[in-house]
Amino acid sequence: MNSTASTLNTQNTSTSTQGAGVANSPPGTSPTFSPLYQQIKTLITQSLQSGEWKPGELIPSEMELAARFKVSQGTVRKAIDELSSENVVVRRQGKGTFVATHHEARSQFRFLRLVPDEGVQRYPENKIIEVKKMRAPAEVARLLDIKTGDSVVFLRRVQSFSGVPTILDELWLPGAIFKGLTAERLNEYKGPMYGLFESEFGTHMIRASEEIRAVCADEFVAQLLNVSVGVPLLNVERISFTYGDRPVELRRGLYLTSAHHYRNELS
Amino acid sequence: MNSTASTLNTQNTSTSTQGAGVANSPPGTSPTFSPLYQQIKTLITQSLQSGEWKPGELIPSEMELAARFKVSQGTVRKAIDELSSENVVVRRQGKGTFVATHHEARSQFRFLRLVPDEGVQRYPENKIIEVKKMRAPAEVARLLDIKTGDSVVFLRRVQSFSGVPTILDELWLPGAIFKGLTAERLNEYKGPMYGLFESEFGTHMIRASEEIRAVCADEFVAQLLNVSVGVPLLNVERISFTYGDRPVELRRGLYLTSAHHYRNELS
DNA sequence: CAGTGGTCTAGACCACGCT
DNA sequence: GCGTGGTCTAGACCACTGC
Repeated sequence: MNSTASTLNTQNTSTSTQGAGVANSPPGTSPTFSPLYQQIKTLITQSLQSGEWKPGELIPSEMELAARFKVSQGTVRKAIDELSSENVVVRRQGKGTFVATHHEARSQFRFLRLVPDEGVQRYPENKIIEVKKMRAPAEVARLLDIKTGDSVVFLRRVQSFSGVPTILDELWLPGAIFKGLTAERLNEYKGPMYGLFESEFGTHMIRASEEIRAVCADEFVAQLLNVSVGVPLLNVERISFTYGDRPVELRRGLYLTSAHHYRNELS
Repeated sequence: MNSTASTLNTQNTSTSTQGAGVANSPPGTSPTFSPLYQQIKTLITQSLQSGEWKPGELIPSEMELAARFKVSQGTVRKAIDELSSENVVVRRQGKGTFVATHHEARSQFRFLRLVPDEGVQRYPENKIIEVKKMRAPAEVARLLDIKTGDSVVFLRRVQSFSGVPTILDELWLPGAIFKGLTAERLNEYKGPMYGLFESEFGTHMIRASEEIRAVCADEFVAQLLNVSVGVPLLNVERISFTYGDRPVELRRGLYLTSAHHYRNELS
């Protein structure tokens, strides 16, 4: 709509017909410049963050964006290419470019790397054990980039594959975003919680970071997962991020790996 | 050198001046076509596989390749872009494009995801426990895509961080490629084994696939890692692939995660 | 058929590394 | 100063989708 283009670093001062000319710093002026397509990428990300285009929706065509930002289609293309490779956006030939959403078969298992040793991957059943509001302990606050004592929602659940309890999850969510999250709403929701987070709380996760360790089941855990005390489990600590790399979920999962394994591709 | 271009699918028959025209299948002829840049990518990969350019070496410039393949620089660029994002090749502005190698700081930890809970990551010390030739068991043969009973090299080692045994590795390597691998050569080699594999056996790994489980240390393992029986460990089973997605290494690692964790980025 | 993303080309200029 | 990869443009044609 408005001239978003005015924010660009396009220092196309003197030289020649058309062409790049982005990164030439005028003597003695502002410090850093970045390629045009990076700036476009940032602008698009900001529009996503501000909710101008919501998950699942169609964003303007490359030509439209090129016009809006006053750059060539190729430059917009390169920006979108990167967003696409980061799974922020999905391109569909002949249709357009869509904001990535967790409400899709493609995304069902994006963050769930536990796959069965045999048979096909299917989504587990959910059982909510506990939901409560609490004040963030120092460690949780640090990881979520909020203040100690700030309100957080704590959540515990067990996930089962074909009736076999396999995952015990504990989550901490910033109260500022997730207030109003109840066991009821969680129980009536099917599929990945990230779908609910997106629809009900307007928070879409774009990436996550995990730390994995091996631990043994204590009494409490053993009971919930219906295994013996001492059984080895995968301890997966995850921090999930939304647009702008803001952490918005802390999750600790305990995975039973007697019939499943954590799959990872190194490249 | 020779007209490698003759192998291209360029079906630039009739229409107009220049331009795409790759994926139009002439009525009733060969089945599948792929974009030009994909074909270029395949040709480059074949040259890598054949050893025309070795790890660490400079490959021809984009202009040269464009001339060789009779396509535009942009098309070569897109092919190289993908190879670069797959870590097959490394671009250096002002210098050229180089074949990726494990002999670099950048690549030291590419496949080793175990990082210390505190402090900086440093490369562990190696102790070779055992090296022997054997006949491939059915399971090993299947995973390495060779025949049961084929010769394989089996290798066991312990890796320590600051003197603390942390990783017990068992490896199976195809004898056809790795014959001549001895404990001696392994012991006198510093840094990741992949560096040695590359220099001494001409085999460069481009990607790997891992399956992770939690297990408990048995008596044998406990002794080697200097821990108690029953201590929980990460069991990491890895298959590594070289050019053309050929599996060339099977590795089972047991990771002690009391002072380290396995780090993974989900995106 | 029109509109979208996907491929390809040709040519310009830039930042970088070397000599 | 020259050669390299990196950015940007303009314009062509293609394949796919849906009206």
